[in-house]
Amino acid sequence: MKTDAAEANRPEERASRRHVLDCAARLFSRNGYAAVSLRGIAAESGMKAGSLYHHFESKDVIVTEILNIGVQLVHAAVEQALASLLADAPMAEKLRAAIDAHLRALHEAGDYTSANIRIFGQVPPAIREAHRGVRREYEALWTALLRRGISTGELRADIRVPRLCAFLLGAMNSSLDWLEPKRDAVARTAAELATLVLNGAATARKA
Amino acid sequence: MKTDAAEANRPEERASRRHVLDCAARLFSRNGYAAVSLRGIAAESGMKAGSLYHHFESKDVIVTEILNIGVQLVHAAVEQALASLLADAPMAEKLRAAIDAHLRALHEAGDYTSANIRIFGQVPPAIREAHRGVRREYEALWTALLRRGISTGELRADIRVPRLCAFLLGAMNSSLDWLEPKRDAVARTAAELATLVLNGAATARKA
DNA sequence: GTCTATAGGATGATAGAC
DNA sequence: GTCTATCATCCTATAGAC
Repeated sequence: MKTDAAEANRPEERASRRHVLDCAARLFSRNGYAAVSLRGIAAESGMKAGSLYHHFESKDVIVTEILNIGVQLVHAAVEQALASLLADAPMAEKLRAAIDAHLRALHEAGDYTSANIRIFGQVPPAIREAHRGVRREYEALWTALLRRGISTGELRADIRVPRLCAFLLGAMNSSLDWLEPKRDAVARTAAELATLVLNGAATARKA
Repeated sequence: MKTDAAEANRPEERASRRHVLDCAARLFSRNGYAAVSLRGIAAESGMKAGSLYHHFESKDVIVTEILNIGVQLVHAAVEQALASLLADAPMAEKLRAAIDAHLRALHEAGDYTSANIRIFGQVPPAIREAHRGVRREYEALWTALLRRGISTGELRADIRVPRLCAFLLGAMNSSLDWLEPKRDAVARTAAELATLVLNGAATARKA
């Protein structure tokens, strides 16, 4: 994103590069990391395997780029969803909006984000390590949201924010394995998860 | 499990088989599915690759067996944890015990269960499909527990049990990516998740 | 039951023609 | 910028000696 100006000088190479990434992201999100070969990516892009090396210097570069874009997309989506609310909107509303944006990015907004969740645990450790920074930035968005909830008194102060954040992201990301995104299933699931996280599933409050 | 009697006649072959599975499970849980080759499994087991085919007819058989054992172990652990409680114990106690048993199986009880969670999404679709039945049986344990909570009035009746089950398993299984199992971290995390699921994170109850 | 040797194929990457 | 051809390496699986 920060190198837009430099790369805009070569619009055709950018377009071609992006086309290959689009195809690769689609394959990765559907078949996982190991099942996608350079020959497969080339075929999906309408090229031969050797031609890919004019755009990317290795398979690792392709994978890393897809991982980064995937997180950046969901990051931007959640950020925008929160920005569209009033700053002092109730936590319940913010949480529902953020969860909704995350799930929507995962299930409806293209292949980069779903590819990221699917293959992150499958890529070689070196690639995973190089990508960790981008993930941490996204997690910081969530921890900031939750910490703000504590400071306004809407969330309990005894909650360990990183833990709650991990529970939330784990539950949301696992939805790739069980949620079929038809009709308003995503929105409904987001509402259910937000309610669960805020109010719990019990009928009566303990403390 | 149901073929114990038949296989007990050949204890040495069983032992050798199990030794290979132990080694393979360890490798799978640490490195993922694609990164583990038959040569690697053989080396870890103190053999050469060709020798494996005296014990297993293909790599798929090894993987399938490890997947099944992984779920059976956590299934048995959670079942036993619930059985050690009184039948009319409060839901909070049951849930905490079940979550604790699941997390403990994942982080402390060997490599089969963690291998299962790690590689399930990476194996070829045919293997995954063949393994689904075992997973469904385990999920049934959780849905039964939650449904009972609704019927006793401890859980809200408007909750969709399969969804709550998916959230829970998703959150727990994701802990492989972020929980370091030192000291009493697992027990503490189990307690936090149980509290969250029951009471939520909000300070005041909405409805 | 374990070994060596190898078949048969797929993979990531490179070289050079066009 | 794309192609063909190829290298070197890895893989699963098999065959047969010991």
